[in-house]
Amino acid sequence: MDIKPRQLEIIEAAGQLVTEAGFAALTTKRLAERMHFTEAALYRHFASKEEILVTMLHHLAANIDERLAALAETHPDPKERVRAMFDSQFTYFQKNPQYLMAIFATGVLEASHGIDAGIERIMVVKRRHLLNAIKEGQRSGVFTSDHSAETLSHIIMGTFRLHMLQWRMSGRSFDVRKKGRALIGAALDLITR
Amino acid sequence: MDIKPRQLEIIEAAGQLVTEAGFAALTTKRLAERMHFTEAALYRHFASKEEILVTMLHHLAANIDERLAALAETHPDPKERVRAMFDSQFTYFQKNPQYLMAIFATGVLEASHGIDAGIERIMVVKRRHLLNAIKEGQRSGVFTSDHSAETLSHIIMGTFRLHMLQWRMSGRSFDVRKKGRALIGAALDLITR
DNA sequence: AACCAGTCAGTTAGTATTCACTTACTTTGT
DNA sequence: ACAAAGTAAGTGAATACTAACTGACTGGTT
Repeated sequence: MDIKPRQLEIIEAAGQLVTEAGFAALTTKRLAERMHFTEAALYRHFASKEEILVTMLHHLAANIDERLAALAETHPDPKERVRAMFDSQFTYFQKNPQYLMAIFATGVLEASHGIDAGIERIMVVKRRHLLNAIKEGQRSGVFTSDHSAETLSHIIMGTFRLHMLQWRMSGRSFDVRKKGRALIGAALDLITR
Repeated sequence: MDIKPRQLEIIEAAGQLVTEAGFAALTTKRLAERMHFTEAALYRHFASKEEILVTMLHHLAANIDERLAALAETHPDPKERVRAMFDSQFTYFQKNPQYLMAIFATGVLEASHGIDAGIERIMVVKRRHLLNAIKEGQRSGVFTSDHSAETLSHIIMGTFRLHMLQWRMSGRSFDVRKKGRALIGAALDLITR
């Protein structure tokens, strides 16, 4: 499933609309306006509005998977790898805030199964990489084994998600990387034995 | 701002619809159907659809504030109080899953300022009570002071929120109290010095 | 007891607007 | 010449909300 350049432009515009003004703001009319063409032109590139969102989520999941997999190779130390993983996320969303919606959309929307599945897949991808790092850290003794890797992952993942939510709710008015690094650092410190 | 019994019925039906099938499913038509009367009758009780949601959030915030304030008096020990606070939340949402939407709606909707403000207020209320308990625990030495109370609150709050999200995404298919107690217990364990 | 006035909570039958999407045609780049 | 990418002008369905009206009940006056 390759994405053509024009499709990517549309996807980015769609993400912008959602991030700027909420899901209800993503209409074919507004999306076409932002693309400086008519509604009908959208359907030259996508079969439906849903396909736009599903393709976006697919694209995101693949992207994230790739980035996190690369980090696993360049950062053998589990603790440093977790740090780098979230740093990578902060940098990515700072640069591409239009994709923030993919973090928060779940649980409220359920506009379609395809969208829900796409969002869940992103969560699963992240969770898998984080869980691997935590397990390695437990094996090498750097992280506590008083609690399961799943539990520790959950705590770190929850910390990350709430941070992103607060950043978004504040209108992205603070330095998400700086504060994020401090939070993830604190969480890592707590699970370090 | 007192809520009449009939208004409460409508609010609960609205929450049900959102929790069952997402925000898009909350239409005046469907809401009226669930209430077994016509759309027009809705407007005998609320001025607008937005007012229904805003009133719901107001009601919830007041309810939560009351419950958490009561717990502060019956549970002087900070650690036990935090446990009781979240236990109270789990029990409440297990009993009233129609209000789950109030936890997740933020960040995606922004259908109106009133709704966003209502959701934020609920977060602020919870945060205030949790922060108090954590600060007390730090003062009495039961919680670590290696990190700020704000940071520790954030980590616990994030753990809670992700747990609720997963419960919701799973179709509420597991025991949210049991698993929730374990997670909050683990988080409390990590911040206990 | 009987009437009157007002309110509460519902009804039927609409309104204008917006939605995602379609059809038939035209322009543009190679 | 041809395919890709655009346009104009619509479609039916759904949306939140309104207008006008109705029956049941309530409290006060005679």
